[in-house]
Amino acid sequence: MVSERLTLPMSRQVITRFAPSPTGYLHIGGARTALFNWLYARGRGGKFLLRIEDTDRERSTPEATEAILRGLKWLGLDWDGEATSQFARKDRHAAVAYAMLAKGRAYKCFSTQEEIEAFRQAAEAEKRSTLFVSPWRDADPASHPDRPFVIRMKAPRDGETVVEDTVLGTVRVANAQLDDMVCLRSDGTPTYMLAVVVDDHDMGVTHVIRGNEHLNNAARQTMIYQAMGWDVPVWAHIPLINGTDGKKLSKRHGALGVEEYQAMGYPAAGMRNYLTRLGWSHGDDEFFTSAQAVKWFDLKGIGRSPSQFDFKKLESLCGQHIAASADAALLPEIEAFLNVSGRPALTDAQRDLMLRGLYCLKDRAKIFPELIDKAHFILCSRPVPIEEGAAKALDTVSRGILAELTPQLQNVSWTRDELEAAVAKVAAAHGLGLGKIAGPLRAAIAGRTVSPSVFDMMLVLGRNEILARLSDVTA
RNA sequence: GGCCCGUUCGUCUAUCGGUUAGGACACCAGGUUUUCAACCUGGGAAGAGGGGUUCAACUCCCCUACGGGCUGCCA
Repeated sequence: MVSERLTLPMSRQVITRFAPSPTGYLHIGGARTALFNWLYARGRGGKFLLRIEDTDRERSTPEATEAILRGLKWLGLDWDGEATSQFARKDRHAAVAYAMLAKGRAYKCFSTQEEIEAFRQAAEAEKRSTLFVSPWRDADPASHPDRPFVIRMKAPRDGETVVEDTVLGTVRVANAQLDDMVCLRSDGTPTYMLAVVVDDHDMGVTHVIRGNEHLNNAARQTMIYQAMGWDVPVWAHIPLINGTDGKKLSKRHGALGVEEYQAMGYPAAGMRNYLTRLGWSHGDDEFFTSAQAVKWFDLKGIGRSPSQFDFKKLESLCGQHIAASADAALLPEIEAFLNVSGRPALTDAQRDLMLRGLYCLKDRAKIFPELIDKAHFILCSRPVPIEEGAAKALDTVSRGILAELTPQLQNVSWTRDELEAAVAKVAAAHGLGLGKIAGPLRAAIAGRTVSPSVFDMMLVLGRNEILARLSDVTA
């Protein structure tokens, strides 16, 4: 249940954000988190911000940042303003750490890594809590040594911290379970825990929609908000996406960068639809456009349990989106796919034929490689290379019949019905069914058996091309 | 180990105490068909287990099991 106090004044604009750490590509879980934030902001006239959490200098790379931006762009998730670098704001973070120090809500801790490690080992051996208890928490500043220190939050020891989560409800965490987290490292840089809070506050973020793995962090972060006297944002922790075996996502089942999905030929619209539907629902609606998603999306529709990635369903949705796309919009997407997947680009002639053939191609393909495969009659070179199975089909009916068909085709006007009638006439003259002729005809036109209907292919290619291809075979 | 979260067909999910537990993907069977596909019809398929509360529980509470997360000077 959503508590009353989660409701913000109407006047306050919704501001959401996506805050990935640039240590790798944009994976599927991150993409969905970004999508949810985007949908929520866009559906409410709010803002969707992008912040790169690059405070971990060791692991952050500019390449990863680029990959994440490309992934978001491909998915059509546009953010407002410039993407901000968290690291660039480190002075502000440090200032807040010192402000907490001044307020008596934080303290300097001079414990070394070794001391902390020793503490933990001892604690484990004695089966005590391994949460570090710093001896410096209440130390007299006069006793402070002259050596590097970190600034730790002086977390309350008693009571509990409550996280009012829109998805999970009220979550209570005993303060005894939370330690004095480090806010400022000994090198003066902020930790994630401090930086997120400061940035979210400074950027005016009203709704924090993020992965469930941050639920416990929300309690820790709440302490910082409270120490600084800032308003706590609305939390919405969304369940994680698991792999197809229900276990953690791994390479084998979906832990790929979203760019790899593009390279595999999934259209962005289908991907968006699938990801939106994974962990969120709007009644029984399965197939919808982005506009509908923006309109329907709300936090109430988010589920509480983790979900598994299902390529079959993704494909099914993608197929529907390809079929529903306007030909003119589909063509550039196909060309982008050809490009990222390292396939040859379309020639001008092929592009023209592709545009004309899309009407009969898009209903038959779930993903782009399949569409390309079915477009073989457009893309193949002449003379048309006949594959084994197709050659067998040609042998079933003599090439003579096809030769006989050639003049017939010269006399028909190019409507589908007349084409079909002309071929049927020849078939009947030989006591054969239409199918017996259509198969070999298809082989002659496309060189293979997997293609749209012969008549569709003939309409797309045009009379001259068909006659030429037939003569290639019958010559 | 401690704490937190989760658990409806194989999968994604609907259900906000009273339903023959619905839909979609996948699967199976049949039909249609100029191949593949598409399409049409039909079918099998679920409330983790155990206790409560209630006239009534998938829905509320507790326990157990299982899965996940946090427990870092990572994010």
